[in-house]
Amino acid sequence: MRVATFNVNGIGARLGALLQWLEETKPDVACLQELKAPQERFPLAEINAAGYGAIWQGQKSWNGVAILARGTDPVEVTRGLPGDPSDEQSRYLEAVVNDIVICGLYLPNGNPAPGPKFDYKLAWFERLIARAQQLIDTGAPVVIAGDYNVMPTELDVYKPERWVDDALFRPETRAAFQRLVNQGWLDALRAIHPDEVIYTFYDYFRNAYGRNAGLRIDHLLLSPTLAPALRAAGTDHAVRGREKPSDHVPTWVELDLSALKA
DNA sequence: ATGTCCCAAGGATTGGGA
Repeated sequence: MRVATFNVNGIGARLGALLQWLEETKPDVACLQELKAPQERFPLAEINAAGYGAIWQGQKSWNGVAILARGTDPVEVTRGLPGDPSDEQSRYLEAVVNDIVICGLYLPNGNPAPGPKFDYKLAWFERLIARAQQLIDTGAPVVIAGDYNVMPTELDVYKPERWVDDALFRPETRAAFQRLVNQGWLDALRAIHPDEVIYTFYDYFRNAYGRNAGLRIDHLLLSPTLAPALRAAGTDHAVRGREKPSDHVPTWVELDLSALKA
């Protein structure tokens, strides 16, 4: 089973690129972020025609997340990150696909830091940590996939010294991610490739992709009960080099669910 | 500070966000 995450940066502008990627790589589950479309403007007919069921949480102009499942409809569990009913931003969905709990997230960027946006990021992180602990406690196999807007370590940034004051790399942000992982989650790409430079995002500015000046900010975390199924992990790097690309690179894991059966 | 791209308002270009 392949589970992927892809920040599309506008489902309207990226539908062609998305459909091409789905056709080429055929992920069983795809978590999408930054739909940048209201609920009624999600291209369900095209997604269905590509062989995928979907649930999504839209929002005008910004944010927006979706979970796609090949040949089936995701069974929705939770819409919106628990912990703050006043939070109106569309950044979190949970669904069950093939008995695996799929959490798709778009964690706030948080810039400029310090400031209210950074405070919102850290508060959102605390809610995520609380929800993630609940998920661990269920014992269910879970993957939390998405755009975390966090580079976990210096290996995940092309020039760490330039990013120390940025909301994506500040000590508070990295510490929050580490606390999340320390609950028992496995950072799947880093587990498979412990020393490799892997980037999942390249700025549109200054030919960042051509210079390989990237960041690793899209992650798939596996619960302790799912980690034994991990077989491979990687990115679809070349997608970023196409015409009119998203600024993010699709990122995926390959799971062998038969390894979970006793 | 800059660079680029997406979306929306308004009906061209500008502003917000990343």
